[in-house]
Amino acid sequence: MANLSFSDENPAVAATSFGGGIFDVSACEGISGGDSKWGSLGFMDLLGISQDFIAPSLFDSFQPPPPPPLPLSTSSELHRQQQLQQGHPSPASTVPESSEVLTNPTTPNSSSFSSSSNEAANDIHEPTKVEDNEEQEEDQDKTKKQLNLKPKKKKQKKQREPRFAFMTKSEVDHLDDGYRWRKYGQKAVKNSPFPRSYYRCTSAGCGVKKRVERSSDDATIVVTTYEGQHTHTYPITPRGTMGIGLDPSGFSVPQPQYFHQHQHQQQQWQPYIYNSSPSLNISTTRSTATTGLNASFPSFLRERRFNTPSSSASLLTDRGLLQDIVPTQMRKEAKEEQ
DNA sequence: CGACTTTGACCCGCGC
DNA sequence: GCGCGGGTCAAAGTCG
Repeated sequence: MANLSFSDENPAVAATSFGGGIFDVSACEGISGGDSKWGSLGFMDLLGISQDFIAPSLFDSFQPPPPPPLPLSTSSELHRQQQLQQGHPSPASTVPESSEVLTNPTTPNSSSFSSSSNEAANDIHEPTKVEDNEEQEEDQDKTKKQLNLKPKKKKQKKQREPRFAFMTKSEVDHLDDGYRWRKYGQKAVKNSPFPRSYYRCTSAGCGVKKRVERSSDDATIVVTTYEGQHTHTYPITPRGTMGIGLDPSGFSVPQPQYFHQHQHQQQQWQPYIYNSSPSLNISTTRSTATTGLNASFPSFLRERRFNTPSSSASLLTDRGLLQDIVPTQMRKEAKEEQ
């Protein structure tokens, strides 16, 4: 069960500013009896929330991991944080901003890779609108939709929330990331035997969504996409005994006991995250995407360093969630190349 | 009984 | 304009 084969197969990818890979949560076997509930042990528990719980920026979270990736807290990591706190951002902080970050190891140097959020950012029709109000407006639109009272005003392109996709090697589809989710839909995925599930954060006023689908290429890999940002602290009502404190910013703060308690479990994990191309046009000036990600993306992803196996490298390049992440044109180009 | 899941229907955007 | 596929709704069912 303990699979610690941290791969150096693809150092080139791992060396990018976005280290990437797959979270191997097969360790949950024997822990979880249910399909989506892991008893008192949540995903965060299993991953062992990292000590460096405050990720100064999104990009910082995706620096290439210093080998070996575990233990989580390394001297280099601490040094880097100190640098950041002192106003000396690491080189990775120049990593382009993306509200929807997904590894695409097959095209690590693709300059055409862009996030839908960037597209969305270009589609803002009401620049004066505060982002916090966007969700409300969207809700209103939905209500109008339900009442067949479509607004007569100029058709607005639906603006998507910042999104972040990652792959997890797991036996269970819905990983417990500490937040409470309500499933509101399930759809069959084209060219995939596995359905895609849609979840919404159950907290009132929190419009964060996540989609979960299993890779058709590798049934053991779960692709999860987070969308939006939580408007509340984490976690709302933990399903399990998370033992996690909260700081005012909403970042999770693992308790020391918690950490020591689960140190052994961390070593049973193979945490990877695939990230998008380093060429993503992310800028630190667009705080919403950064904070949005930080607020919505599970801290185990925000805070960890990840390695990048070459296996499964193309899992997201063909279909499914990737369709939302890779621009249509790019997909076309990829098609033509085949 | 409340919270959550399931599932068919519906809406919308996009490509042809 | 049409069809397809993704995303969402909401009623019914399930579970603790």
